[in-house]
Amino acid sequence: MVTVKFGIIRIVKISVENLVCFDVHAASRALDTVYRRVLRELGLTYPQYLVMMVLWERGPVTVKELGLTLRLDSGTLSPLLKRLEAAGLVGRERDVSDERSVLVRPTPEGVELGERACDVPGQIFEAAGLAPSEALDLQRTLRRVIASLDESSR
Amino acid sequence: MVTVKFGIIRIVKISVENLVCFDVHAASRALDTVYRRVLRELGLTYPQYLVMMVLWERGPVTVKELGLTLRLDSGTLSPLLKRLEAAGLVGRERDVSDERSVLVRPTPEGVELGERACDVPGQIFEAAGLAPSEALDLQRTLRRVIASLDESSR
DNA sequence: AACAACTCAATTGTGTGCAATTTAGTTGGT
DNA sequence: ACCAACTAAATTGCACACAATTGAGTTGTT
Repeated sequence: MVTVKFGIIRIVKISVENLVCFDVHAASRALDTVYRRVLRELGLTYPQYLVMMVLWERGPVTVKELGLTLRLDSGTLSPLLKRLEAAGLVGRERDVSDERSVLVRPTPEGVELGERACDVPGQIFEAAGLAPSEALDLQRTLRRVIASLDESSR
Repeated sequence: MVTVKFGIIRIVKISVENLVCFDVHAASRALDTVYRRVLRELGLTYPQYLVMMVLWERGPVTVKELGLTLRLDSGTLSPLLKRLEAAGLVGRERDVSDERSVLVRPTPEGVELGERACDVPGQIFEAAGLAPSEALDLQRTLRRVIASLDESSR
């Protein structure tokens, strides 16, 4: 047990495993492992799958919009998109109306992959073993945490 | 919205932002950002902080034990420990009773750092903005999810 | 029209994270 | 005692993730 100060007053002892953040981190990695197995046959990583989901849903989007949606910056997205492009799943071209922006669009192969990927969310959901209402609760809580963390690092 | 199959029967439409796993992933990264700010003055990254917490709590441990506690493998821990060693915070030596194992122990500087780090969990907890009971609920849920995911990837 | 301030992507550098392999050391069965 | 099976760490290779910087393009103000 490690001695820890909470606020000004309370002194408690805590161990690594009791940090909520540790479980968030561990859950994220455990999800990643399951995704890796499920996405293996599609040839996608989890972040690549998230990008493709945005494209399947919205069609062509800018890198900027991808970043806002997925909370990722260009340092992550640029090389990731380069790999998706090399895999023949997306195309990239400068936006003619604003040459700073790059439009990312799914290729026909990319669209076709979306049809083969339609049972991925179900498989993950099943592996997570949560009832739908529990999943909703979890999601609500996490979103509040994210908003609060964002606020504190503004 | 992307069409998705859940189980055999139900067909629903879902968008990226509605995947619980997306929020888990996003929360993990948001936590990382706040940790980065808080740990900056201590010169630690979040995973390095987790390792140091185990050492502050238990004293010398093997790499194996670190890995089991933090759910990390040697591929992650070896270079991380090398950096902690280079920073003068830990020492590494072969276990004399089993030359395969490596014992990691905090140096005096490492121990001293632990005293300066005692308000980190409180700062993170506050930034997350959860009531203690909510944090406990979240933790319980996440642990069930982790166990279920582990089970499914066995 | 000029130019400073801003915006968007890409790049660079560092640090995880994990699969797969390698190397060194241990153990159990014969 | 031997050797196969096992175990622990380290290494290799790949893919995020983000801070900081760079370079190209746009906008607003004067």
